Amino acid sequence: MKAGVIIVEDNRAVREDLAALVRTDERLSLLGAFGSAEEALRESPGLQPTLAVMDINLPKMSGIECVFRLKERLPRLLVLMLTVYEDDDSIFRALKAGANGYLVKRDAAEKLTDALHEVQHGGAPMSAHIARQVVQFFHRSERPATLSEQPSPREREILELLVKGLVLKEIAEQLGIGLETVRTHVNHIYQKLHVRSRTEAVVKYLRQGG
Amino acid sequence: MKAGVIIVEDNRAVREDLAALVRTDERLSLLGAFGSAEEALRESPGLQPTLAVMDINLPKMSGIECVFRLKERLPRLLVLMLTVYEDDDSIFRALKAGANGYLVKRDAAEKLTDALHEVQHGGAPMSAHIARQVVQFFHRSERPATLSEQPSPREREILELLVKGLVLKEIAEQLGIGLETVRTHVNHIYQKLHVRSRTEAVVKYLRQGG
DNA sequence: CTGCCCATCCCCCGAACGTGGGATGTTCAC
DNA sequence: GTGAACATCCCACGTTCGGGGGATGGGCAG
Repeated sequence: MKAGVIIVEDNRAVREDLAALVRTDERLSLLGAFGSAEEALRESPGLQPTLAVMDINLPKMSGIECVFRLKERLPRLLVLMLTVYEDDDSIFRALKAGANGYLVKRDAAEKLTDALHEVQHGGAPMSAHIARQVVQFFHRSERPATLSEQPSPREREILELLVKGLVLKEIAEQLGIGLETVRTHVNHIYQKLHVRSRTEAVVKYLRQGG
Repeated sequence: MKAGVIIVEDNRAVREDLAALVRTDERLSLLGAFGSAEEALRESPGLQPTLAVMDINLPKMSGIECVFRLKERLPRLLVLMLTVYEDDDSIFRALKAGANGYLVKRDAAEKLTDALHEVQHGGAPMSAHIARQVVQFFHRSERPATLSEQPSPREREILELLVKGLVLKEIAEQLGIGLETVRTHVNHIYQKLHVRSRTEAVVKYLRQGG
């Protein structure tokens, strides 16, 4: 049983190169090759593809948005993203949209069909540089400094209310203490976290395992 | 120039198999093979290894804890985790501790040396099932509301600067636009995210958008 | 006992922020 | 070509914040 594949890529030459690669692989069956996200969204549901090769940089609707919408109609579709860019913003937005693998274009000629199989069999092929960025997402950046600089329990409590988006007055009411007291605690928090604004404090708290 | 490798694996037979694999690769140089995390921590700093092969399941101190401590002493060390388990808790804890790649043991014989090279050259090799779990971590469950309510590219750009803790004036300077323009963008962001303060916007962005 | 840290309260001030309004030009879809 | 969405700019108002200052009492360690 061959796996049905669609291709979405605006550059015609590249699209045909990709199509040729898919055609030469006997385990794959090319169901369609589209030049735009809109076309892919219109045609794909009837084709019931198993796999999609998706360029990230498309005119009008981006490949990322296209993935998101395709997955709504075809939840079991597996998507391999192709990109020339390696900037992390695109990577993570694509992954969030539901991409199952992520190749840079210069790897495509060599690895496309293998990557498609890997995707189909439960893997998540990524070009080396992409994989590293994904893994690095998890690396904890900062050590929590010295123990004496960690917020006291009361301060941590207030920090959590700040994260919830409460303003000082609301925190004061909720804890049954004075506004000025809250202000003092918050200032102490800033000093301990070495920040100078609520936003920085909240970001730091969320990032290091709060 | 060969890359120095250490191995940490409690099972002697497995350890020697791994050591043999490393020795047969002419681009690698085996500096040490240890049966416990404690031994590795004691001996490694003097060896200045470039790469480490780390079993995740060790007696006493776990491989995850060992990675964390090794990285404190050798921040540039690159670590390839080995495991029999594929449960996601271990995966993510290992990644947070600083692992750069993650193989299941049954892949080791075949892929160990290739994976070590990939790690050394900026990649993050993962067994298929592991990679899939990592990628799936990012998959969004919830719809970010309607498309029209998603921040525009410009707004997202400003949102990211807010996350960095910049104040409006600094954002204006950095982007070369007026303070009031920034204020307008920020207000639009609030409306789209259904929040009423910078803190709420930043939290929402970090938790489900960025 | 004498510090030291914590939690609490209070005041002042200038800067930054959130909200409301209006305005112009571009681009792109219908 | 009309309109919607976007990016840009401007103003005014009241509120909130952040950074100073100082003060009290409790608890715990040296």
